Amino acid sequence: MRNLSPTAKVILGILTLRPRSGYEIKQFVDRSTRFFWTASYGQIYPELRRLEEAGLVEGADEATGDRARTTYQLTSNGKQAVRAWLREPPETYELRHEGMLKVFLADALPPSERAQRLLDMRDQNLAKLEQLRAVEAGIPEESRKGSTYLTLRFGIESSEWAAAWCERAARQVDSDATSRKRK
Amino acid sequence: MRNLSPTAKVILGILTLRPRSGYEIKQFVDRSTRFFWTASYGQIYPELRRLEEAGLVEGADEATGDRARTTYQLTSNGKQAVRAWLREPPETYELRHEGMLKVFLADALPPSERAQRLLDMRDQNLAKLEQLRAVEAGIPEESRKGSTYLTLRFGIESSEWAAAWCERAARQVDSDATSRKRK
DNA sequence: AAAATCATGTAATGGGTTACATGATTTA
DNA sequence: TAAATCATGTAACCCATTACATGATTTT
Repeated sequence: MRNLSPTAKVILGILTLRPRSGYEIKQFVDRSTRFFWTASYGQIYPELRRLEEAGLVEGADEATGDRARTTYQLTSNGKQAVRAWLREPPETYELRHEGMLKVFLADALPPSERAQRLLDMRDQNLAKLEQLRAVEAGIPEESRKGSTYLTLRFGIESSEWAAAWCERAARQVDSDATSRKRK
Repeated sequence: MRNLSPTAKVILGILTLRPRSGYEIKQFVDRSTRFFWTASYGQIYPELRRLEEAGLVEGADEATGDRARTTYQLTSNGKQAVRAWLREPPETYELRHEGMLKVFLADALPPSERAQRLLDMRDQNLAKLEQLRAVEAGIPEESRKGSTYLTLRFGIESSEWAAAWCERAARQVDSDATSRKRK
């Protein structure tokens, strides 16, 4: 069995929770993993078919009248594949962070404008924080546990930390700029 | 002037520091921005030509004997384009984090194995931390300032924070697992 | 003399988003 | 009955990595 494609990883992973259709998988991704692992229809549907062909998932027809619907569940090979993958140490870590790049390059702007790059990055973090808090608000008290909730907490706490860091750094940069001016 | 491609952003940004050849740009990316913005030869060389065609950079022949070498510098249009871009609020923020996905899905494994996903993620952070510390070690005392150094500090401090968070969470998860067993 | 590094480039491939297309069912 | 949502899918792009190709110069 050859390597799982990135999209196969989320799909199989999500199907460990319960069987879902492609449409539902997409919805679930958008509500939960999207902050660290995205997937689009253009990837999900073709991948589901490949996975079925490979014998890792099995589709079941669940049409409602004339509206098509296929839910997929893991086969025993599929379950085994997910567990095997989960046990491997993680490899992929890709980040493309424009806010960070702008902070990195801020010296190309006049001193008075540099701190703003940090405040922009702070705001980016605060916006993310708001989204994550909204997600959390939709989770009933008794469900606030388990792995999925843990990652949400990581998202929230790391955003808070990052926003505070940016704020601090911005103040520093700003006071440097004004003190140098005063001289 | 149409939108800057992702690779154009790093290239133009790096050229604000000083003129460089494609080869040097790649080296610089690998030593500095790679943690939040990558670029490969397959993107850099074609993009440099597109940017020259668009009048944002200008190449100068600096061959050494028979060895070709073209260094590029920003044109005034180019400088203007970078500054304009830097002033826009950042948009791109893409993360693909396998460690996080595995933590998210850890409940698919038996309780005794769940904490390991968090320890793996901690180790990923510690590995990154080590790389960043090595980068820092190569920077002379008097150069430890400015925007570029600031982002390095962010990388270091956020990795430390994340590693500590994972460690804490792993202990929590582990004690949950063993206490539930004891019952 | 060999190995490392400098230097530039392209073709194959992979992975992904976006926009488009289509139509059913449910809700307001 | 109109709008929203459910549901599936594809084609056109875009972006990127990898491997390959080539050869000069510098260091060991």
